[in-house]
Amino acid sequence: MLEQKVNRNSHQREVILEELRMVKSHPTATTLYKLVSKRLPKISLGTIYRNLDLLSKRGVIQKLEVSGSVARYDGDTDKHYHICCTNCGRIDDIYHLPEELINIDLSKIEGYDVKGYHMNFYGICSDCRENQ
Amino acid sequence: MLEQKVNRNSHQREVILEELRMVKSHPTATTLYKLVSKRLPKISLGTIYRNLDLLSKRGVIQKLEVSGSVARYDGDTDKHYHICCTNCGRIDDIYHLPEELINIDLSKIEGYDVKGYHMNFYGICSDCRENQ
DNA sequence: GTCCCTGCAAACTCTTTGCATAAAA
DNA sequence: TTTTATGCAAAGAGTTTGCAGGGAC
Repeated sequence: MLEQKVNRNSHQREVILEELRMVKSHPTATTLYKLVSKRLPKISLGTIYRNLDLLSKRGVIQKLEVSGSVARYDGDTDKHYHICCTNCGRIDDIYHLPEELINIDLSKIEGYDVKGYHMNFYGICSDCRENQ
Repeated sequence: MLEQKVNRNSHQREVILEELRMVKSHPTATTLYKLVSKRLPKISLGTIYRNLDLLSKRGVIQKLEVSGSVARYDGDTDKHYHICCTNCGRIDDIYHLPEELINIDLSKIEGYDVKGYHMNFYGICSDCRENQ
């Protein structure tokens, strides 16, 4: 995972990146704002959004390509998939997937110059299965 | 494709459904609102949203599971995939996909009771390739 | 007549942006 | 000193909702 240099090394940006990398929960901007606020009580939501945008555009972090009204972010840029619990909304990582998925022949889709695909799984997480 | 009965047969709902089924463009609520307005000039956006929500909850139409800030709807509920042009934003249907994709072994994802997955392709459409 | 649905407008949520100030280099 | 980034607050976009009146059955 190569680290790209960002323009200026603001303290806020460092803390945002640290906190995002510290959690495995693919937080929303607001959730991350609450986490960061514990260390930087004066930070604003706007700064969170501006930095998440900047960092994801530079490939330092990842903005998840999932449907839904709220954007979610991931500090892990290694290739992996996500699975979302349709009951509680939590999102977990999937690192290992059946091999055949990785080698899809994208040339067969007519008209388009296909660049790639986004794939997300959904189901019921173990916590939700137990609590009912 | 079984048609489910909806509560009351309002004229607005019928027209919304007709117009949605008439286009292949996976419109947003606002786009559909403009289409429907030609036939029902007094209809409101709220009615569009309420009916799209009702119809998709009943499986009569489909709310697309694509990332992005605007919801898109599809009058075709047959199993198919979508490909989105990253340049102009248009969304096209994909009906034929390599066979191996259809038979993914979902049991291998730990912890979850996996119900399914959403998959969306992206690339450059032929129109955009020509116009540059 | 009953109850669902509509049009309208206001409210809400998430995100972006303008501006004056503060911080990095 | 120069330029970028921040905090704040207001604005924007998309969507939802409360309410009174209208339409389906």
